Amino acid sequence: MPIDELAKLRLILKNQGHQITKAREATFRLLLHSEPQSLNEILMKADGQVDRVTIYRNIDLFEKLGIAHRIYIGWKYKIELSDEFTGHHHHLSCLRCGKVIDIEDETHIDEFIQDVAKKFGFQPRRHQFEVDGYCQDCQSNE
Amino acid sequence: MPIDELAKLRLILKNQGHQITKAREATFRLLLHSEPQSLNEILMKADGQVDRVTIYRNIDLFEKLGIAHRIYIGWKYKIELSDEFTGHHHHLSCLRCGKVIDIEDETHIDEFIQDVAKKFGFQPRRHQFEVDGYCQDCQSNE
DNA sequence: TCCAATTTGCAACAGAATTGCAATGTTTTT
DNA sequence: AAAAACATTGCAATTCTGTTGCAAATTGGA
Repeated sequence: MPIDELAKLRLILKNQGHQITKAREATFRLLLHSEPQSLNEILMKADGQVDRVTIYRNIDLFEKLGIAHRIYIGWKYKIELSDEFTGHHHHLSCLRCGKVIDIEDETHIDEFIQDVAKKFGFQPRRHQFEVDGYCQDCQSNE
Repeated sequence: MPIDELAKLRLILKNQGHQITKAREATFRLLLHSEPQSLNEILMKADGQVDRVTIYRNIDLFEKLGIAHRIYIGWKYKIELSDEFTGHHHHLSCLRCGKVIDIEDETHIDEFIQDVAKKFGFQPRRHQFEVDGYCQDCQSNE
C-alpha cells in the first residue's frame, strides 16, 4: 500500500494555511520520483504547463515548508523532495557523467556532528554532505 | 619560516602551462588569508584593480587547477583557497549571525567515505560537509 | 453560488555570469 | 634585447537566472 504522496502534500499545505492549487500539485509532481534536478531541468519538464515564475515561487514555498530542498552537487545546486518524502540521505555524484548515487548510512556522520557540536557549544539544525568523484563506469575512461 | 604562498601559486601555474600574470597574482591575493568570500565581496575588494571578467575567469582557472574552490553556506556559495593553502576543513555556520567556525577533525568522515566508496566502487575526489545551526551566542536569543 | 483572499501568469526588470574580440602583456626564440 | 608567437586582459554586449508589480484567474469558505 503506497502512501499517497499528493495527499501528504495537500495536508502540509492545508495545515500551514496555504491553498491547494493545480500549479502546486503540478510543481510537486515534477519533483516526485525523480533524481535531484536543476531548476532548468524542472522548467524544461514543465514546458509551459506551469509558468516559470510560479515554479520558482512554489519551490520557494516548498523549501519554506520543508517539502523540498536544495543540494549542492559539483558547482550547481539541484532540487529534490525532502527527507519526509525520500528519507534523509546524501549523494555520491560523478564528476564525469553526472550520475547521482544515494547513500543512506548516517551513523558516522551523526556521531561526528555530535562530537563537534559539543566541542563548540553549537546547536546543529541541518547538515549537508556531498561526495564528488568518479563512478565505477567512468573510472576507466576518465 | 612561512612558506611563500605566492611562490606556490606561480609553481602550480607554471607546471600546468599557464602564464604568471599580475591579474592572477592579484586575484590570488584577494583570496589569501581570508574567510570564504562571496564573488561579490571579492569584486568589491578588487574594486577595479582587476576587471570583473578577469576575476571570474581566474577564479574558474583556480578551481580547475585545484587552487581554490567553492563552498556552500546557507543558500549562497563562497570562494576559499583550497586545502593546499588552508588545510582541509569543514564549517559550522550559524543561521542567525552568520558566523563560520572551521572544524578540522576528519577521522569519522574519512572512514565513512572509505566505507561507502568501496561499497559502490566509487572513486572519491573531494567532499563537502557543512553543518548549519545556532552558535553558542545565538542559542539563547534565537 | 458568491465573496474575500490567495495565487497565477505576464511583462518588465535586476543582477550574475558569459562571450567575442581588439588591445595588451607574457614567454620563448633568436 | 628585440621580435614573433601565444596567452591573457578589459570592455561592450549578451545571455541566463531569478525577482517584482500588477491585473486576471483560481481557490476556499460562507
